[in-house]
Amino acid sequence: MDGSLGVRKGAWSKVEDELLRSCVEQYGEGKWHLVPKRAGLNRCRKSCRLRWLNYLKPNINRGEFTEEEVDLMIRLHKLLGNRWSLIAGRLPGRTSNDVKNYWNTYIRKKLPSQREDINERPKEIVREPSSVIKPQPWNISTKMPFLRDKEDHSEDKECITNQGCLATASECNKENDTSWFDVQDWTLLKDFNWDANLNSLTTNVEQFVVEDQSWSDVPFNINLWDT
DNA sequence: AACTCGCGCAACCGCCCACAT
DNA sequence: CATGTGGGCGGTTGCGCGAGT
Repeated sequence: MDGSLGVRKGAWSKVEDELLRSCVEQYGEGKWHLVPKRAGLNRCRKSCRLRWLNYLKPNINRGEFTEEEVDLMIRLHKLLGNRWSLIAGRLPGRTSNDVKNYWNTYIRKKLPSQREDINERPKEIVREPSSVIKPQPWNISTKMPFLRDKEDHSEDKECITNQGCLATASECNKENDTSWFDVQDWTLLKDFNWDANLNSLTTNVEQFVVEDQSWSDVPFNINLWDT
């Protein structure tokens, strides 16, 4: 992969970190295939990207997870399943890798129902179609007709991972941008009239069908606060 | 002090998707 | 439409380290 013959693997040295950091600061994130050459690193693009996103990126919170974060993580996992990047997007400063590791290390052991599953049916824990919202619809949210009057956010595909904002991270303004819905306040999700908005769809309808489910089948009205 | 064991986390791997050509 | 490429993601691995014996 990546034509990575002879590419260095394993732990990153401080020198490599500095090279990568200065490269990203100079050229910005993205164009990861160019980063190894630009930075003078004998690493593959994916390794560079991962090191930056999970370790070197500013604002990463490497402290212990707070109770609030853990609580939110559990609720998000119930809603999204193993969509670690989406979950991490709701936890400021946390990376998908951190969330994934924390879940696998601590939470999975603590949840009694899942502990039973681990012994008997480990693969089924997060794959229950009736309780997990698949991610696909979220990714095309910016194409929804009721968002058409918004600016073109097409360059910010992962915007949904940024605090639930459907606008570009740099452009969004929570107070003014109606494309916001605060996932942290689940009542908004619950009360959002999905059917009404979906009825207005005229394009890309097929993209809303996920594993024989339509948007109306997606259980946004589930009571996330039940345990 | 030496060894074993278990845990946590950083990093890799393989796959998928979007987009350009 | 088919193919190639880059970006991104989730699953998994394995190293390093601390605790226990």
